[in-house]
Amino acid sequence: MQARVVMLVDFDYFFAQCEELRNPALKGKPVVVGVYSGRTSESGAVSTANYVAREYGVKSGIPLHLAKKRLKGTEAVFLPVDGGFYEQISNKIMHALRGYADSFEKTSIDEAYLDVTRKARGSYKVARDLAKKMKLFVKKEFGIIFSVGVGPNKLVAKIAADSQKPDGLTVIKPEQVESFLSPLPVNRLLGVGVKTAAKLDTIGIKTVGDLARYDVQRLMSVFGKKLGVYFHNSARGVDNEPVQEKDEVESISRISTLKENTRDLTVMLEKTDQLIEDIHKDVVARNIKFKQVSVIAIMTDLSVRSRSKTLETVTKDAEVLKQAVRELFEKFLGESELEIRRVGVKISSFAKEQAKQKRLTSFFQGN
DNA sequence: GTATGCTTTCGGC
DNA sequence: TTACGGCCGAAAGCATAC
Repeated sequence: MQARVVMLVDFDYFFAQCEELRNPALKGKPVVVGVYSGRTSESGAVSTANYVAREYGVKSGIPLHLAKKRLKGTEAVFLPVDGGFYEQISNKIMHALRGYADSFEKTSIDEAYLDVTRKARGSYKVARDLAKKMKLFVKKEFGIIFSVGVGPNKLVAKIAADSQKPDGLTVIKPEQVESFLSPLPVNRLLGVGVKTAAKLDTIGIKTVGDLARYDVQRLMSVFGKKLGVYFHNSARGVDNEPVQEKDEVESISRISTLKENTRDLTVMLEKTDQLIEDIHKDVVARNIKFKQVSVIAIMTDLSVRSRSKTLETVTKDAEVLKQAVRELFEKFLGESELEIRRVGVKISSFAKEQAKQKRLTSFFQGN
């Protein structure tokens, strides 16, 4: 099989970079883009911060209050997330990037894989030049910088991109894969979380190199055949996952912070009705049906709980969704004592709406 | 014994 | 002194099927 050349493009500190683009006077100052929950004027969390802000220990996920404290005395600028604006910019850049690839796979608003095997004629030198060209073009045309990882597959490209940013370009040729991956901790591999890393640790495996050298039969006896083989391959930088457009998202969710903590079902359902309306718009726009419904509750102590149910049949009906959400929260309230701070609704297990029998029946069905 | 599917939790950004 | 979003896919844990 022909060796592939795969790139991972990752837009640097994307939301904050978009804000710098809109207002260049922000450059050089700490920029913090946050989600304001509306509870108090400053209640919320950091979504993204630029690298100036990161110098002060301000990063994704920390409370806005804490960010403000860490940036006291600086010219820091705090801005609310403007998702629509970032999406417009992302869409334009993604469209441009597609042109550089044989096949393209957008994985999020700020990340995409490009298979450039043919465009680079299988050469890593050509691929590097292509990446440089891409970076220059996007910077000139859209004013946005990003980091690129190049490797023989998605796994290596992703880890390469992470290893140098912002504005990085890291190329790992096939013959460099082993020495590149070998010293990294095992949790850098996709599929290795905290639990798996701990389990690997008990058999003396800490680095990707340790894992690569471990006997595959033993690995299979510990993790089962499928996972064992998967880990064995990953550690050796072997990954045959194709770069291909994903047709649809796997889940759609909305979550929101309540004005006050509560255990009052009516209050919670009032909020989830708004979320459901929003989700339903998305369902109609995407022309999909869903089979799985989940509710999410974030408790006073910020712990996260969820409950879900699988419907008898797929549906696109908002009323069915409302009823399922009511049932799930009723059940949940019976199982826990803490007050609830935030509530969320999620749908998943999608099926495409059949294009067939499109005419009279669906037209007159009313939904 | 392993695969598969469902449910809940975790973690990155 | 504390402070705390929204969204997604991955990971983990378990039950059941094969």
